[in-house]
This record gives sequence, C-alpha cells and structure tokens, in this order.
Amino acid sequence: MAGKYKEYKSLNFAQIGSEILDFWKKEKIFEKSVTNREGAPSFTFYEGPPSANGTPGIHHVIGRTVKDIFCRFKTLQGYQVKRKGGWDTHGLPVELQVEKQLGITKDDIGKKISIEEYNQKCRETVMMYKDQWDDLTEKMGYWVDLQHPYITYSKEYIESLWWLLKQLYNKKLLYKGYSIQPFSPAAGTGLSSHELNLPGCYKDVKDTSIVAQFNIKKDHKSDFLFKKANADVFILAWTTTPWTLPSNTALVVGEKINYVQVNTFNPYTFKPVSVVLAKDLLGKYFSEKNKGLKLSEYKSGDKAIPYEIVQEFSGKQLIGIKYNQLMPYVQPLYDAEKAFQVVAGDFVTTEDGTGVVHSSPTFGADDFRVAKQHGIPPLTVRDDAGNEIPTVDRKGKFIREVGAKLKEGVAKFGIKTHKLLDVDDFYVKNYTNEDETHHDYKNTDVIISIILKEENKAFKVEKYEHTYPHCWRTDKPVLYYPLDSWFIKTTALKDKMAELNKTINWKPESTGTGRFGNWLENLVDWNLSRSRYWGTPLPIWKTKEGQEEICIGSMDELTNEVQKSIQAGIMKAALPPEFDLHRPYVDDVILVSPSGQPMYREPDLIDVWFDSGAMPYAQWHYPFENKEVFEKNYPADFIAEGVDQTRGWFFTLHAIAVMINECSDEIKAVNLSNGNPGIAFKNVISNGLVLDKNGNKMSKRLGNVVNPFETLSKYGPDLVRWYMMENAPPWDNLKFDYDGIVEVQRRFFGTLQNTYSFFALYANIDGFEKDEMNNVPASNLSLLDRWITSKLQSLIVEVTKAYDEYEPTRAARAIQDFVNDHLSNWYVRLNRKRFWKGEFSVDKKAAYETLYESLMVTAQLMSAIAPFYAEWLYKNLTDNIRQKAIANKTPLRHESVHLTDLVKAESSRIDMELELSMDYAQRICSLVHSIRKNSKIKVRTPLQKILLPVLDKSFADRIKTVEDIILAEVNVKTIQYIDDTSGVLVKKVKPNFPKLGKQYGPKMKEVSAVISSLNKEEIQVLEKQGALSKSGFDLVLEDVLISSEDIPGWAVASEGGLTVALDIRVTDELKKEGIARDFVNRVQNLRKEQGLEVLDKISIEVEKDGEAVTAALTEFSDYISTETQALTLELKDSIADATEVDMDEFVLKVRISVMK
RNA sequence: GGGCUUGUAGCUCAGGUGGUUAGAGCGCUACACUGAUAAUGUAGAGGUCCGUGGUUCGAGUCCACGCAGGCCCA
Repeated sequence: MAGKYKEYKSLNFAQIGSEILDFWKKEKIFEKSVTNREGAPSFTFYEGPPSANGTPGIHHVIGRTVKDIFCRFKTLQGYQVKRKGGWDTHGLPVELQVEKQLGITKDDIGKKISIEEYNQKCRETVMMYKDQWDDLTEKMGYWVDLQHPYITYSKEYIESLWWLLKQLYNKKLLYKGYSIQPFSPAAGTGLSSHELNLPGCYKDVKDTSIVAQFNIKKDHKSDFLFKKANADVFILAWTTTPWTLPSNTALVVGEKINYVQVNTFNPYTFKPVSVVLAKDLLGKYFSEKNKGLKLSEYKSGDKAIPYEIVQEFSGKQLIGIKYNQLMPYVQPLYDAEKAFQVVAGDFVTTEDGTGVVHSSPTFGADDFRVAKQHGIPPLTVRDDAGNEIPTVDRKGKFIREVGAKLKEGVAKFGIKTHKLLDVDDFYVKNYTNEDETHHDYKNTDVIISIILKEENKAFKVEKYEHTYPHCWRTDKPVLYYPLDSWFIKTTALKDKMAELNKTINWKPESTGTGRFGNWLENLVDWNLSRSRYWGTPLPIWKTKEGQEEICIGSMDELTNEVQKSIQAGIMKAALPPEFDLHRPYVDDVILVSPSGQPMYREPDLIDVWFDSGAMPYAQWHYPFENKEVFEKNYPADFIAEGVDQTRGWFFTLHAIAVMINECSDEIKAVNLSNGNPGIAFKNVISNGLVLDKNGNKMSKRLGNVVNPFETLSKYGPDLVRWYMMENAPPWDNLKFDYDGIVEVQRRFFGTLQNTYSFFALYANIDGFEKDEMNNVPASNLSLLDRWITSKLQSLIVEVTKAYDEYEPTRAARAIQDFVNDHLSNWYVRLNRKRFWKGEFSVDKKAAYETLYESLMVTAQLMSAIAPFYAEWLYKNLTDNIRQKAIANKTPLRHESVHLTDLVKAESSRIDMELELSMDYAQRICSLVHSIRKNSKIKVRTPLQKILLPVLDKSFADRIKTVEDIILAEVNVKTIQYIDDTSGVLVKKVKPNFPKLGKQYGPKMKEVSAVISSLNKEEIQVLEKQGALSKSGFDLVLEDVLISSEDIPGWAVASEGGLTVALDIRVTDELKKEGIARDFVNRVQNLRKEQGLEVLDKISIEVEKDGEAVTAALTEFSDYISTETQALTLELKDSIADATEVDMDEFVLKVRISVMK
C-alpha cells in the first residue's frame, strides 16, 4: 500500500493556513500556476494599486478575496492569469504624512526644507507600511506578483504617463483653462480643500445679503407670466455675496421646485412689481397679516404691502426664460446670446433665499459647472496682454470698468463714504484694512445694495449671518476665484464614454448604469492640475509670455530638447543618466523655443488619479518596453475595487482608455486586433463596505475596528474568506460578525471535514486507494452513486456559471448546499453501511470512488474561495498516489489543486430524472418522519406501509426508483400507491391563478368560487374529458391544480403538493422487530462503552425476560448477531456481572465479552 | 440638496416576468437518532415583508410620496 489517507483528531484552520503557505512558498506554487499556463489564452486582471502609507484593514481582505477568486478560478479553467502588483505612491496623503512627521506645513517647503529634501522624505515614507501589506497579502492567500510590482513614482512609470499626456496634447485634448478654486487675495495664493478644513477657517460672519430683482424679457417662453402681471415681471434671486452680481450671467432654478408669481410693490421704491419665487419661501417675504390688503388701495410709502398670488408653476416652466442684465457694467466676451437666461440646476434648494440662485460663473464652483453644462458664458474681459480675466482681480478688487460704474452710482445717488472712492478702490472685501468703525464706512456690498435699491432692482436687503471660509494665513475672507489649471477635455468624448460604458459588465449593474452612468452624463472636463510637490510633473514647458509651448512625451525627447537648449546657451549640461523626473530637478530644466526663447516648465503636478488610471500602459512601461505583453493583456477581463472607486479609479481607467483609443494609432491598432471597442476593463466588481456587526462604520473613535491580522490568525484565512463571500454578495455592505465566521466553520467546513474523516477512516481500513487508471465502470454504480454523481456534475455546471457571471456568493452557496444537504446528510448517511460492512467488493469500491470524486471536485470548486483548505483536502486525497499519477500522466499528477485543470462536467452523467426522484424521496422521508414524530413512534420501530396518493403515472414511476431508499430511511415495509381506483383517494382542485388571471381578470373571484365548489364527480369529468362547463364558465384541465385530499382514518402529512399517509398500527411482529433493533442499539452502546474496536467479535448473554423479548431475540438472532458482530447470542436464566440496559419499556440484563 | 443603494423571523440572508399558507440557515425549546458522535433528524415558538397612498380581481413583488441606514458628490 502506497500510503494511508491522513486522519485528524482535530482541525485548526489557522494552522492549515500556515502549513499550506509554507508549502506554496517552498514549491513556488503561485509562480508555477502562471508559468504552467504558458501559451494558454490569457485572462487579464488589473490590480488597482493601494497606497502603502496607511495600514491595511479588514475591508482590504474582502476586496482582495474578490480579486483572488476569479484569478484562481480562471487559472483552474486553463487560462494564464498574470497579475502584477502595484503601489500608488504619489499624492496629498503622502505629503501630509511627511509634514506631520517633520512638524512642518506647506509654507515651510522651500524655506525650512528644500523641495529636494521634502520629496526625498516622501519617497521614503510612501512605502512605510509595505511590510504589513505584503504580510496581509500573503497570509490571506491573495496571489499577486509582489516581486515585480509597478510603482507609480518610478521613472519608467512617469515616462509612460508623459507619453499618454502627449498623445492627448497632440489631439488638443489637454488644454489650459481655469476652474473655480478657493483663493486668498490677501495671501495671493490658492488654497487646497485640505487647507480650508483646518480648524478655525470657517467663521460666522455678518454679510449684506440682497434679494435682487431680475427683469424678465417678454417672449413666447415667458408670456404666461405677463398674462397675469400688473407691472414688470421679475425673478427674485438671493445672494450673500452682492459683489458677484455685476458678473451674473444666469439664474438657476430647481426643475421640481414649485414657484409662484406674486403681484405686489417694491418695498423701497413702492413701484408695482410682479415677482417670481419658490412657493415654499413665500412666507419669508410676504406677511400673512397683509393678505387681506387690496393692491388697488396701496399708496406709496405704506409699510404694509399688499400682495396677490396670481399663479403657480414648476421650475421646469421657467427654464429658457431670458432677462435683462442686472448690472450692465461689462458685457460677456463671447456667447452673449446665451447669457442672462434661466437654467436648471440640481443644487437649488428652498431652505433659504427665494428658490432661485443667481449664478456668476467666475466666482462659484456650482455656477461654473452649471454654466459649462448649458453653454452660458462667464463675465470676463481682456487684460492688456490679451488674457481673459474676471471682473475682480487677484488683489480682490473690481477691475476699472466696474469700478468706474460703481463710482458713478456713488455720485449719482449721493452715497456717503468714509473716503473718496476712485475706480481702483472697490475691493470686494476689506482687504486694505479700512477703518470699519468710521461712521460713513460702507463696504462694496453695501454700496451695491444702495444702488440696486435706488434702481428698483432690490427687493430685500438685510444683514445675514452665515459661516464663510477664511484664509488660515491672513484671516481674511477667501474668494472662490477662477485659477489657471490644465484640463483633459473629457467632455469631448463624453458620449463615447457613456456608449462604451454600456459594453462593460458591472457588478452590481446599478453601479454601472446609475452611479457611473449618471456621472458620465454630467461629466465636466478633468482638472488635472495640482499645486503640490510630490507627484508626476506636468511635462509642459512654456515661454514667459506663454506664446510658445512644448509637451514632452518621452525621455529621448527631453534629452533632445535639452541638447537644443544647451546649444542655445540656456542650459549648461546634459541630463545625467539617472535623472529624476520629480521636482525640483525637472523644474531646473529650461528648454528653448523655436524662436529662441527660454521655456519653463508649468509648475503643476498632475492629479494622482491619472497615475492609477494609466496603469494598464504604465505598468509595462508601454510603449517603450513590453509591447507584446501589453498587447496580450489589454484590456482587462476583470477588475475589482470598492464602490468608492467609481469616480476614482474606475473612471480614470475608463476615461484614459476611451481617449487614448482616439488619440493613439498604436493603441487603436492594439484594440482593433483584440476586438476591443476602446475600454480598459470588461468586467468589474465594485464591492461594498465592511461595517461592524451592528451596521456601524468602523472607526478608531468607536473602537469597533476589526484587525485583519488578528482575525486571520485566529480563524485562518479560509473561514474569513468563505464567510465574506457566502454571507452576502460582495457588493452589499458586510456586517462583519465573528459569530458568522464560527457558523461557517461549524456548518460548512465542519461538515466537509467530517465527510473527509469518514472517508479516510474506512478507506484506510479497507485499504482503498484511488487508481485513476482503473475505475469501477458506470454500470456497477448504485443508484445513490449515480445520484450524487449527477448532483456533482450539476454542481460543476452551476458553480462554473456563477463564477463566469461574477457571482461568487452563488458559487459558495451552491458548493455549501451540495456538501451539507446532499453529500453529507444524504449520500454518506444513507451509504454508511456500504462502507463498513462486508468485504472489499466492487460495490464498495464504487462507493469509495464516488465519495472520493465528490470530495476531490469539491476541493477544486472551492479552491478559488478557500484556497488553503481546498489545497489541504486535495493533498490529503492525492499525495499518496502522486508518483503513480506522474508516471501515468493522469489528472492528479499535480502537487497542488491550484495547478490542476477543473474537471469538466459530463452531461452523460447528469440524470435529471434521478435528481428529481431523489428530491421526492427526501421530501417523503421528511413527511414520514414528521408523522412518526406526531404519533410518537420512534424510527427503530418498523411500520407496515406508507400510502402515497398518485396523481399521475410518471410520479409513481419516479418514486418506485427510489422506493428502497425511502423504506430503509424511515423503517417502513412497503409503499402502497393509491390512485382513483383505490376508492381511498379523494382529489381536490385549486384555481390555477397565474393562468386564470390572464383569461378572466376582474371575474377572478367568481371563477375561483366555481372551482372551489366542484364536487368529486365534476372533478372526474374535468380530468377525464379535459373540460367542464359550470355556472357559465368553460373550464379546462389547465385551469386547475389537482392535489390529494387528506385520507380519512390515516395519519397524514402534506407539504408543497405532496401528501403522504402512514400506517401507524404496530403489530406484534413489528413490535418484536423493533425490540430486536433496540437491542442491537443497546449492544452497540455497550461495545462502545467497553472500548471495543470496530473489528472485535463478541459473545452476548441475555437474561430471560418475558415472552415478547424472548421471542424477539430468538426470531431475530441472526440479524442481531450480524449487526453487532456477535458470534454467539445466548438467553440465560441468570447472568453474573450483567449490565442493566434500559429498553424504554423494560430493563434487560446483558453481558458482552470479546471473543478471541 | 443631488445620484445610487439597502430595509423580509431575535441574527444573517433567499424570495425571474404580480397569483392566494412568505422560505432557508443560525439561535431558542422539546423530542428522536446513534459504527461520521464537538456529527445528525424531526417538531414547536418566532413576520403590521420600513410606512402611507395608488394601480390591479389579486402587491413582499409594480408606481408615487415619505421614514431610516449606507456610499459617492455638492
């Protein structure tokens, strides 16, 4: 014998984890799983790079389990799955961590610390927790190439990024524009969102707020407003920043908000006006107590102003309406015909103001975005150099054109100010430290409101307290201000992106169509610029005046340009070979323009999301190296990350892929040959969050954070992985509960382990050894063997389908149901005797082989989710025949389950009829058990018969094939099939609602009443002739569902259309047999108590006790002897040292002894 | 505020296209079984299917409006 199957007293899943891990490492199984498939079709997976400057958490375990599952399964299916690890190394989090470590701020960079030192520190810090990450990756069994990862800060990676950017640049998809960002005029610098979140930045301040009147132009769209108006019609819009009113170019309403038109009077000029505002905000401006006042009776100057609501309508009706510019000081530079109209925006609320938002595209991010979407121009002018600038300069002061108009207004309306204000004195906030305590001091907002009041353009002016951000350096108010930025023109390919998105298989679908799809529809250009230090530099050089520029797309190109620069006498020396592309070195490179001017690099870095989104190309240093590898692995078949990556990595991958397909002929050719319409990934799973067991977010503050390392080492990786996949689909949030892991262990792994132990125990006793070359022919398999084999084949089909459809939960549950319900609780339980009884026959061999195959295939199917235990199981099943398998080149020659080829389902071995029959058998047994239970008759007492109502012949035929199994399982002698001829069966009918509903609809109640009223004869007619007319309804057989009535006088149970009756009369004969079986049970218990081996033979002595017992033991003595391995069974008058055994109804004295 | 999403037994989850007794596992209780025994079977208790309206002969399922949680974005 080559070797026994290993038997285990107890099982430690964590220990299995570490043992298998050692095996994998020692034998390089992961490496082999990739190299083994050389030449096979490739399945491409892209690893989204984590950042190693934070520690990994439990949520990384679920994300990486999802990734790992499909890579492993595809390998099992025969694909080659290369998976390169990667690290995200740039960006703000790294910078912040360094600043925290060094105790510095951004301001100190270039002063206390050089950019060079700072970036060096970033480079060191970024891999701070790499060891922990690698450790987690390994321990949880996530197979990814950690030896050759891509690193986003590497020179090669950056070169690929530059190449990509240059492709975009060449097609004019990379351009310089502006975006609205927080800006501090006092400090003269932009602020990051992080800086705005510093404590104390948001302060409560009192500002002048204005509800301004925007005068509507009459046209076909606005006509409905003029029909009800008594005067000019105005839309009311509220602002807390009156200084933005001169640059207003649009009004924004909510499409779903309800608005009203009100005829009333202006409270400052007392002129009649007709105003439009949100219905919900009416009460803010019109007092209920003035409701009764008549408009006709109003006299100028009256404090109580009458009003009349003349109509109500939705915001939708206001869209497209034009109005006269409120403060016509400066005209738009372009698209003037689009300016000054009403548009819809999703950010409009009815919490404050008027339900209408005044929009100034140059000074508000929302405003800017909405204006872009609707093609509304900003209000800008050209400066002396010809650049487009907003109406407020970088010092926070109105430009002269506006200043001049304001100065006129001050003079015209005689506004008193603390000093003479000239055209250059109108600062929008007090940035010049004017004396605010001066009694005539008026800030610009106040001056604007006075002018508007005088001009009948202000409906209400009041001080308003709100929180407003301030610059942490200067303590002065921040402005939202247009700042230069480089953009990728994603809007140019917006439709293409949306269209191609439809070719991507999203799990769950809603993330793709909803979250991602909607996001694409509302796409704005991608702001690429970051004013930082540690990141990929923008490869664009410009002359001082900005007339000439160049975008560099490779190291060669840069070297070349530097050479030119040296020749022009600008640069002194060529770049060293190890030249670092980061700041500050790259900033020292000064190139020369065609006209001989020096060109300086644009100081921006690019958004780190571009780094990660470019990984399909940059991970291979494409197109400078590895072209073939890239071509073979583009696009990805599969990616997976958290749902929070939807607008992050998922977007940048998609956006870059779609754009580069348009920009690069090379990529286009690759896509063409790969049949790729231009996407970066075909299938994507976006997994949910991991919450604590109560559904709360994990946080350090709440102290409910689950440590992944502790969890893995306590339960072992497989239990954790299985639990995460089996419990709920990964895209649902997971309520992480240790109890769930314990349950998985007991319910699934425990059962599977028991099944293996059972196999090993008896296989070793019988000396069974798997022989791949010599299997029992199918014709020698028992019914149950064929059944579980069929189930197993069906399982392969089902699990393969689930994995192919990226449904890991369905796969896990199917495997689990197979093992628990079918393999363990039915096949093994019903077959136990076959394994321990008798000689090593063909039938016994068939049983071993069937169970063996079930376990082996289970190991394969589960190996993607629980790779360690599956490996362990596989090795226990196959290690002893490895050498033979290698010699014979049979499937089990592989040392690891992860190197095997998945067994293919054979349809010839699937027997759906049998599966169906067995399903009936299981259900009938359950019903009989339930009757026994209710009648208090234990299973050891045999019963005479089961009555089974038969409604159609095929049902009876099915049951007959599994009759023996049912009878043995529930200890009953026969099944009697009863049909119409028996006279016992009473049929009843029920309406077949789905069918009838379509036909009768509203008459449903009548029909079902008629059907319920059918008597026995009528049912018979319907059944025989297939049709019946009653009460005006023509019924056919398909209109009803026939089932069996309870059988009078019998113990009956029914469930799901299946009815079973049981003869519960216990005859003397049955009673005796029951006693014999009880006796066997007691003897077995004694054997066990006395610690006998399974193979020990015994002799039994029993003290005589009444007729019934004597008769039972005599009559069934052969049976008893066989069951208990007794050589003799003697009835004696008295026995010394006898054990008293309780037989429920009486006590027997028994002695057993071992026979040598 | 917007987009997406979740809400079914004490807990974790199933419940194509609407069809009349809403299921499983765990947990709990009781009984049984016993050559897998730290396993197994059966039964019992446990539900306003988040709420309110609507469509329909019929709604856990479809629609509308809410409520509560989550994510992303403002």
